[in-house]
Amino acid sequence: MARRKIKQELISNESKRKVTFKKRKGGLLKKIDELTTLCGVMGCAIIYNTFNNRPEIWPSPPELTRVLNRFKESPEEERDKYTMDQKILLGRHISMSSNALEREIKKNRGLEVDLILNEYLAGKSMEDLTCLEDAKELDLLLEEKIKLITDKIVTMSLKSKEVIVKNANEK
Amino acid sequence: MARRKIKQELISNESKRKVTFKKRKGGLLKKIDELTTLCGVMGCAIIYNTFNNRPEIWPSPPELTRVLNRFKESPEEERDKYTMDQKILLGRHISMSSNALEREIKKNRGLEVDLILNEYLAGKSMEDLTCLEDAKELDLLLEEKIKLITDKIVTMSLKSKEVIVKNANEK
DNA sequence: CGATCTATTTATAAACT
DNA sequence: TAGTTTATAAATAGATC
Repeated sequence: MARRKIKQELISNESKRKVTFKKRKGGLLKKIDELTTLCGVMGCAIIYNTFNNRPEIWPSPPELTRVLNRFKESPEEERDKYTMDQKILLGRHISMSSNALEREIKKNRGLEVDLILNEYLAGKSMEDLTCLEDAKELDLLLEEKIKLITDKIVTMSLKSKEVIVKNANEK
Repeated sequence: MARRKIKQELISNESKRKVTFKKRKGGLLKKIDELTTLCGVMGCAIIYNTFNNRPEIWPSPPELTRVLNRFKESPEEERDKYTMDQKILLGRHISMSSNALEREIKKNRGLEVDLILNEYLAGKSMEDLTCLEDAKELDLLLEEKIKLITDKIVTMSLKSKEVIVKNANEK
């Protein structure tokens, strides 16, 4: 949107694509920052870079911090509405998540989007857990993560196109 | 940005805030859509609404679908670079994720952002798993999820402000 | 590459319906 | 409360350094 209008399709020229990615990445971050500030909501963006590079991501912790602090400073009554005993709910919650069965159910239901995000989060955890080790080891882990995620993408795209589309249309 | 420039701070008037949220939510979605299309990357946004309403989110499955399909249609050689045997990596990966110890480590390292996102994802899975049950039950589960997430936010904001800030600054 | 500079295109705040 | 309009603020494509 500037000197010339551009078609909404993959930019073929790689250098132009990189420039556009960088510019728009910044713009998007700013937009999220403004939205969370102006409207008092928590938000984050997760963007995978091209498959030839390591994924670039922004969980945007600054925004989360700001909103958490705002909530902390809100009147007690407002908070108290949401702080009742959660034991039973937690029990049900735990029983239904983070197990192999649920994973299979999600797979069969075409919830690949969930799996991708979980993969990313697991990967990020690994990265953070190893941040104190030496750089070589960290680089190796990063490379491995990228392969892991990409492999999953390939597998899914080959096997589950229809389910993904179905899932997307329902949202 | 229009008839008048507005301050970058929480909009006090609730109706104005809601209008702005809706408009900017749409704008943000469009921006993500354009970025993923133009630059060939996967992306999604997760936005929690105010604490008085249920969270609004966009994992933007359409974008994911498009990028997955684009990758599927890419030349074989390009794909093959990323599809080598992942067994060893998977082994290491699994050993390090989805267990109570890692959760405690993450907590102690101030990775609250991870915990929030995992909570969201777990919640979303529950929602999808129950989508075939009756509406009353689904509503109940949704309410529970909101309480669960909000409770976690309260706990974190009361106990971990400093760690979160530290974590945010490092990113 | 990365930073700057504009001509344009977009996004959007406020007003209005 | 949800669209539509419009004047203005922002974002950004292409050029240049």
